[in-house]
Amino acid sequence: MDDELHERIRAVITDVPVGTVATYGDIAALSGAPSPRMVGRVLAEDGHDLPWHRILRANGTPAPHLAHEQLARLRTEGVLADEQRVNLRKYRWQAATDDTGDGPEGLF
DNA sequence: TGTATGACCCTAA
DNA sequence: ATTAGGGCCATAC
Repeated sequence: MDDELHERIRAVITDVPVGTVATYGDIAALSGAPSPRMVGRVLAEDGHDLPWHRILRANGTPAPHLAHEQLARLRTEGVLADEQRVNLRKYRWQAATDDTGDGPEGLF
């Protein structure tokens, strides 16, 4: 039964903090889903009570039909986005990353 | 049993 | 930036 998986995916999505976003791939990995497609399916079927607006695609763009709604909701939560894309660099939810932040990364 | 579809992801041209 | 192709997993017909 993938009911357990179904619930686990929901749980991970619920765990995403306000003001942050996550990708389908991340949710899949954290929840142990075999594929990101499952995450999408769960959201489509039973994501009505979940913060689905915090879930974006790997490149930072939301799903085509919900794009407008998502960006609007995210903006309400404090996540500023371009007309099309969200800065994952800044808003991506990094679950318990051990990154001390002292790395010489030149990203900005 | 096989094909088609979907709130996906990655690589290449 | 955009299109195309392959891989991915579960459902529906």
